[in-house]
Amino acid sequence: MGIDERKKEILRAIILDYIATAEPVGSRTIARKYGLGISPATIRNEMADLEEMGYLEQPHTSAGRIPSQRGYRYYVDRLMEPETPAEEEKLVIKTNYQAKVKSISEVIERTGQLVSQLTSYAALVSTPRMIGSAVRHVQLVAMGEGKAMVLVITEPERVQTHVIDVPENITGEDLETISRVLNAKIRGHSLNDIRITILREIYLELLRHKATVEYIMELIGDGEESTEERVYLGGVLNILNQPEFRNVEKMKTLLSLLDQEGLLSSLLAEQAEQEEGITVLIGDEFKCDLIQGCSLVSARYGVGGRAVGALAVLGPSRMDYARVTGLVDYLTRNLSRVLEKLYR
Amino acid sequence: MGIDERKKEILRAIILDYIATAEPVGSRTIARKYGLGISPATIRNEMADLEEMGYLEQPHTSAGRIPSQRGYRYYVDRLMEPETPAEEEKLVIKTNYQAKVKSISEVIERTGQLVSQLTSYAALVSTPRMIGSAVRHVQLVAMGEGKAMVLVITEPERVQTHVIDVPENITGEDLETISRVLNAKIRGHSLNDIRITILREIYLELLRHKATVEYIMELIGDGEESTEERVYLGGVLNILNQPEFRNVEKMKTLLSLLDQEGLLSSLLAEQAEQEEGITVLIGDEFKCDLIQGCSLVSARYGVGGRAVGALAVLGPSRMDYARVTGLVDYLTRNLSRVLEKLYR
DNA sequence: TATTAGCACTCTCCTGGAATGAGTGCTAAT
DNA sequence: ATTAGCACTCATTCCAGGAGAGTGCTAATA
Repeated sequence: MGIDERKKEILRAIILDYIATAEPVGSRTIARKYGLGISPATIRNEMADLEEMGYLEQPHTSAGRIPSQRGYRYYVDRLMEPETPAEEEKLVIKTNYQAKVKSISEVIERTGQLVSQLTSYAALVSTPRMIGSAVRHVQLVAMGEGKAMVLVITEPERVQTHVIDVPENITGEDLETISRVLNAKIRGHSLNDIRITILREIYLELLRHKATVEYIMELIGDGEESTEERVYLGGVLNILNQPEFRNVEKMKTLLSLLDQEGLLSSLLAEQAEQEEGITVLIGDEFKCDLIQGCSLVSARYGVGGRAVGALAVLGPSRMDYARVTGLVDYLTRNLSRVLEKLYR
Repeated sequence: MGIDERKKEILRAIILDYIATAEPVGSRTIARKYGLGISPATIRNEMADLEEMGYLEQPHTSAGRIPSQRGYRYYVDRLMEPETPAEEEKLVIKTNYQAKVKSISEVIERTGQLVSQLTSYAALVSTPRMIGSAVRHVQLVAMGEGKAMVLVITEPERVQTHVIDVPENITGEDLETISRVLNAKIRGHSLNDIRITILREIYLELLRHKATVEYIMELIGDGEESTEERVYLGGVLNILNQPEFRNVEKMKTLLSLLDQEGLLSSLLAEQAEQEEGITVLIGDEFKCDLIQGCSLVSARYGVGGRAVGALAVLGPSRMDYARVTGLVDYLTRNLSRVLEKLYR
């Protein structure tokens, strides 16, 4: 038994209605609200078929139908068109991005707020992960008692700080010298370049403090990997207003999920490695099955090969996929553009 | 009608029982569980008195009594002794603080986790606010296109960064010069000193870049006030397990409260300005009345006149005050000590 | 042959009343 | 002053019955 045109229409109608109302939808409703020109009885027959095929479910005998995971999947893959955001929404986004922004994290945060505000679901946005970003400046500052602070400023305006141990007998001037030499050699090169070619030259000039320099170089190199990828999380209150979380237990599992930043960040990291395009994860397609009944719409943003991150919307599986996918698409494009400017 | 010894005993018993069970407590329970040597009937009479005096409340006629705000207040002020933490707990705390810590924020975060873990309520810890902290190093780094980054490192290992506009025609070497002069003059002085005495000297040496230097000095000065006082918030999930939040609405108001970082930070800031000692805020004693039914136990920690912050436990008014106050006291002492070491 | 009207059936949800039980306040006895 | 006893109150639970929504099946219809 195939899924013919009429079945598609009915499936779409059911999903749309369920998305809107969060109530099981019956044959009568479909016949009345969506003018398909067929009677409830016919619709009932089709619904029975769709249920048999696994696209619909029935909470109990005398209730209407609700979409199954598979139903949503089919809808997202075949029935739905991403919806371009309304002009009004576009305007909100535009104005939000026009405001003068100073730091990357500010842009990320704003984006997250925007997403949660516009969707009334939860928003996840990861800070961009830098790739081969050039070093602007290196500075060592004595902190007393055999400690020094290493500052590494990379493009565009990222600052890493580390406190390291140095020989007790090293002087502030020594540190200044090291800084100067390091800067002269390093400045403008990408992190990758540094490790491979320049290391040797620096050693030669700074033989006296070999161990220290070695350590610093390690730190600078590490920066590449360990740019602590923070995740902006917003709109938690929003999503709690969704009827699926009226029940306290559901609410708590969701919250405990959102508490695990590591999990979220790995979810986003996965997306960031994808090619362009929007990914929709529905219900049990997640690796971790804590998120029963939730879906995630995510997309990657990026600045031409120099930094990438991901943006995602987390909501109940009963989510307005058309609207959300459209919005996510529009937003990632804008976000990429704004960042592009920041990186010059 | 005064509150005699026996009434005190009964009030204490009721509060202890209610804290333990979260159920209205009846005369029978008191007579059975707390050997006061008097009959339920007598207790009933006393309870009626206590209710009349405003220390107890009755949810409805045929239920037991629960403590009123005033009841808790009396308990905290007169009936309760802070409880020294159990040896086991002390051990947990000790070992937690013995681990090598690198940054202040790490200590703060750990403390927060500790608090929420040990109390099963929510923990708030503010990052310490520096007072007159000395400047270690100032560095200007060219960012291209008329922008430069100002780095200010203050004691102990705090880094402030600002991106500022500078004249287009300024060179990297100019910035280097400014940095050098600033450093020579500023290093080691507290922020207060700087503004008052040294400003003039610097101007003289750097007449060429007066505007820029002026701006930088302003930024350095601002740092004093604007050290963004972040608040570590932990154990939200903990507190949601308390029976008072079984109801979804209560849960949501609490969460929306905890979402407002500004509010929390002002709550803590108030405490940080207090003298030593533990403050207990019960129910409607809060400025904002969103927190109906909650209490806050807070204390200030500090490093001899150089930095202060506050630590607080937020829980339902039905909170184990004896345990919590004892713990908060113990923890702030330890935290102060650990920070003391970090500041040397 | 596909569609539809009609009808019996199922199941949830709501309502109201009765039973239960915890706890009180009052009165009279100790 | 304390306590035993008793009538009373009120929340909670349980159950039965009715309403309502929706289904599946069968027979009639185009």
